[in-house]
Amino acid sequence: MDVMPIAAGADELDPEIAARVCWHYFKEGQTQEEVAQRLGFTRKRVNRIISQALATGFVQITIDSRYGACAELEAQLKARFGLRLVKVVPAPAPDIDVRTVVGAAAGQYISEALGPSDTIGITWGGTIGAAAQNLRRRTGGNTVVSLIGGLATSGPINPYDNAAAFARALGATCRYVTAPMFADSPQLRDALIRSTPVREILDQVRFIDRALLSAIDLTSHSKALVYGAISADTWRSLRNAGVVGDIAGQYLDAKGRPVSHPIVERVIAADLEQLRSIGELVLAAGGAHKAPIIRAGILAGLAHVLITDEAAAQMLLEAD
Amino acid sequence: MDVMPIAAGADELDPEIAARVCWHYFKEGQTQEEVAQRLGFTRKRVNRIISQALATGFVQITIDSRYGACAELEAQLKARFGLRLVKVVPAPAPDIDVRTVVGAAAGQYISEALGPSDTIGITWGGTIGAAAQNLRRRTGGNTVVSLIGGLATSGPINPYDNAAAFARALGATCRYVTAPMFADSPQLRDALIRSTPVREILDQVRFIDRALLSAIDLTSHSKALVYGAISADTWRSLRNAGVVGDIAGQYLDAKGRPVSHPIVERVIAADLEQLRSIGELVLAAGGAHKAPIIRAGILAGLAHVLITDEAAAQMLLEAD
DNA sequence: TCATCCGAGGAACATATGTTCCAGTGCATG
DNA sequence: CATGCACTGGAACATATGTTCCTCGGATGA
Repeated sequence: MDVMPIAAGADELDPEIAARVCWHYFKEGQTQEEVAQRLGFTRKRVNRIISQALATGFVQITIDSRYGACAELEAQLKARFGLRLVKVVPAPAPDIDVRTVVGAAAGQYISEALGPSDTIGITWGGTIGAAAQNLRRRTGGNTVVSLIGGLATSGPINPYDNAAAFARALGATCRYVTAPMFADSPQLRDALIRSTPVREILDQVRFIDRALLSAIDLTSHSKALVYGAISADTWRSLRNAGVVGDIAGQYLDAKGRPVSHPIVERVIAADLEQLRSIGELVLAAGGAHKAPIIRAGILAGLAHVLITDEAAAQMLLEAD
Repeated sequence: MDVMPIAAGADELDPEIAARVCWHYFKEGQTQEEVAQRLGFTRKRVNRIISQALATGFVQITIDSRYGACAELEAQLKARFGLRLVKVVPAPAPDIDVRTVVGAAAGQYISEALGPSDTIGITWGGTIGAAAQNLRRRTGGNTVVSLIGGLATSGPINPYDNAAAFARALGATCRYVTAPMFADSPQLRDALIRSTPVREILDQVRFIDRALLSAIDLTSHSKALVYGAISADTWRSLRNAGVVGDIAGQYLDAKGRPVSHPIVERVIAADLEQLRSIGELVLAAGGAHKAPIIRAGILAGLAHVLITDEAAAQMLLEAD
């Protein structure tokens, strides 16, 4: 199993063939060799189809969600921060991206919690992309709303890509904020927010049943920096202003208070009040470096449900 | 993967340990050896836990249900018999029990279709047991109702065991028909059906949202015979009366008409009218030998949704 | 206390799996 | 028509997995 490509490319496999191969392999328990002979393929081809099916989420592996590997931490966090539900997954091995595993847990949770005709809001980042891959495939009924403006370059963390992946997995219709994540100026931002297409989407936020939020940290590990979502200058400036990260475009300090900063004036996203009016806010983020922004998000009232990993969970409980 | 034990024994594994092992193995993609080292277990132990987790349904593998390996057959059956939905799975290799694979498909379908507080009625047989193992685990909310009286000896096809397995997987409350499948006499049957506990259950049938029915055939392959659910004499006598099998205690001829026969007077189960009043009847049965009773069930109005395998599907389409 | 039984660990092995390297083939492009 | 390019098949190999057989230690019961 590969780890790097959080959102696999558009490597399409013929669903009917893939379904048959996977059925024989996973459900009947035949070997790849047997499957190959039965269908007249080479073993290599069967092997490739199976790998791809796993990588793209065509085939999913689900662990009984009623039992957690870290039940103790979950209970402590729930009590400590007054959360409705907490899922803590084991900290991954060093060479594995924590976003993949936390995203997997988030995808599974959303699959279980999302009603057949619910509307879900999502943000951006690798965790959200990984969640999309772990959504149980379904047909029709749902609506996906992207809560924040897009980035210009496509990629595994872009809001547009994430929203599209979500919608595709759910067979949902999708609404995008047709504006950049950061406008060039506060004036342009205001103009865009008032413009018809953006206003219409943001007005939809109050109809959202549930939102899956991720946390963007501003530590030196920040993937936003790596992927160029924000510039190094902006990063420094935000840190100097006491910002520990952002959640759905809300830039927060360590106590969870919104910080006043030029960039905040340029963000195109749902505002704090709109977010807080959503019935269930699910915050999914893991890794020790995310602990400060997770804490800030909880304090800001942006998390009813927390999905994280052991490392972040321990930091959250310790650093008091 | 083993095939014989349709309903695995009560081999309990510590859910917390199992969750952790399976998480590392399936979600992080580490090898069993690595997992063992990380947790201080032997590789053998990790291997055992993983095998058990798969066998008991603690870990489940799901194939995107929007695509079927046998889409063509599904479309034909749907049109030919006017069904709402048809799922056809590939015919299993000769050494694999068809009930396991059809049951797997049935479990997946039910998991997807069952609302969070729905009541589901079920019957008995290996297919139902296999379905129970493939239900997505959830908590609370549902109610399972057994639609037919029980067998005295516990086992993978017994209505009680099946209902209990279903309820356990769903975290559901369960209602049993506290009476045998066959009363000793028509008089005793009538008395039992009028008795409080049985009457109360059967009255519940009209509150059932959905029922998962299996088909019991009377061919020489009949598992009912193998497991001793019916005697060889009864089997012969039913066949001579033109019975091709039964669905939820309804003994039908090849045209789907209820057959008059002494045993029918002794069956303790929901009656035909009650069954037909259920909003969605899902009939799950596979194997060429089941084709006659499946057809009879459809003709009798006992299937809105059909889940079967290629072999039965082809028989159903051919034999006209 | 001792014999016995059961379950877990260890070693070893036969398979199954995933990957790499290379060659051929068909398709698109210049 | 020639040239690559991308993909598939084949062979070979290094790992990973599942299983068997044996041993050990601890619990059970006479």
